[in-house]
Amino acid sequence: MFSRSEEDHIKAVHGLLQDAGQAFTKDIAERLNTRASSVTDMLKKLAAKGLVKHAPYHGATLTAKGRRHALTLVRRHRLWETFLVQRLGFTWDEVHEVAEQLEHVSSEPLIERLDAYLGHPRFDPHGDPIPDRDGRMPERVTVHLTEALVGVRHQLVAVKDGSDALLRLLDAKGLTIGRVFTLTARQDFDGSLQLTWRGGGCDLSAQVAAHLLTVPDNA
Amino acid sequence: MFSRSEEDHIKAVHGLLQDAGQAFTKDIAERLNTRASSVTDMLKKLAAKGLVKHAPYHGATLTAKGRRHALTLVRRHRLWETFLVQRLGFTWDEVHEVAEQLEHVSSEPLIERLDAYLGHPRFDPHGDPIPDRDGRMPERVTVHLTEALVGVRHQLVAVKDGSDALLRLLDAKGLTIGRVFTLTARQDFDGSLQLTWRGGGCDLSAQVAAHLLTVPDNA
DNA sequence: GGTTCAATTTAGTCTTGTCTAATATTTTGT
DNA sequence: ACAAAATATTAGACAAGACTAAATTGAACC
Repeated sequence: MFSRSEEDHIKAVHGLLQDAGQAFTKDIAERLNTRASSVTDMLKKLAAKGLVKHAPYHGATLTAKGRRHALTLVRRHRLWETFLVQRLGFTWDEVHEVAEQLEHVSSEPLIERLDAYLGHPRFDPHGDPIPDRDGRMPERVTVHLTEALVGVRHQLVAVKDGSDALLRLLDAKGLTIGRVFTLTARQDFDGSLQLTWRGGGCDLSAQVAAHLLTVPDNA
Repeated sequence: MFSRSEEDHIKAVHGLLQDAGQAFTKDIAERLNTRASSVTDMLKKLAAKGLVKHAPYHGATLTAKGRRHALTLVRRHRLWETFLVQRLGFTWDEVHEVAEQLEHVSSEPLIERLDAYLGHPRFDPHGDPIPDRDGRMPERVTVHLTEALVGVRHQLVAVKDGSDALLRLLDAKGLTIGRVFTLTARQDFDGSLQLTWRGGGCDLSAQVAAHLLTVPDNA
């Protein structure tokens, strides 16, 4: 249906609209490691196919059809990342490039079965939400870790701003995205937070803790 | 490293050498749904890259390097088919096209982890052997089902000639490739065979049974 | 041995997706 | 308000991989 390159451009436009609210030719080119002129060509092509709206000199946006396809690409990418980490034992920082290839494998039944096999996960190993089959994002009722209550089952679902450096730091402390825990104790010190849960615990600076988002785990 | 099209041609040459002992331009074109002239172009390219030996007007063979890569493609394909059937619940006759796409995803660690995750399977859901990391095929000590002994653990690994029609028939009887069973009884009637194992059993015509290959299961 | 026919290769074209260089537009700074 | 800088588009070239049509080779048959 769509070529690899077409899909890459759709995803870049979508990503930039998410991140920056606007998708300019130069930024798309930067994401894809190509030149602006190549991007212009592709935007014209995708506009002709009805996937993007191209306002010359003013960047691109997605049509409904383009948005729908972008979301299926995001869905595929995040489901594969979840598979690679949860089942194959990759670490969350190794999976991006492989998922980048896998997301272009085009088979509806494959993705739906993979989704079921993984238990319909709502967030990937980086904590990013996985769109459902119809492109709906799971809404997330997040609580900063600094506000997590003792006795409630929580799941660490994301790091605000998704900084890789911070994720790495947390890994070292035994905190990983997706981790489910029930707080058995918490103590606030001056500028730091001590958390304990069944089978573990950790100390965090309040600054770090303020970046951590958890959901009350009702699953 | 190699383009999709290059890999498709390598696999076609390898397949034809296996099946027919020779790989002619016309037959390669037929397998790939392209034209002979396109195949000639690609054979020249692959010869220049040291993957095939092209004897103009006399077909192609693989170099050691080409054979090695062909075997990793076969390995990937059969591991993915095993995953799709064993884990995602596809039936063995639905998986080919999807595996055809997945086999081009290029990541050594992905394949090795997938292999481990599946328990280092030696045969795929069609009963075909899966080459190991070094391209070695598992040798198979097969016994015709007509000679399977009571009390010995067997695994159904293949159907002679790999006929799809026959595989479908067996599926209907609850016999699938990969099935492990220990015969608790067998009775030979005139032209038919009645087999019983823990949890099941079936009747087969002797003619059908003669096509079934099993291995004593030492795993 | 020459003729015929199928298979193969060669020659030349087309499409896709990329590039560089040149041109056009928008934004910014004063 | 205008010049300079940044950004975008157009024009033209190129490589990969496919195709058609024409020329070539090899095999097979009298």
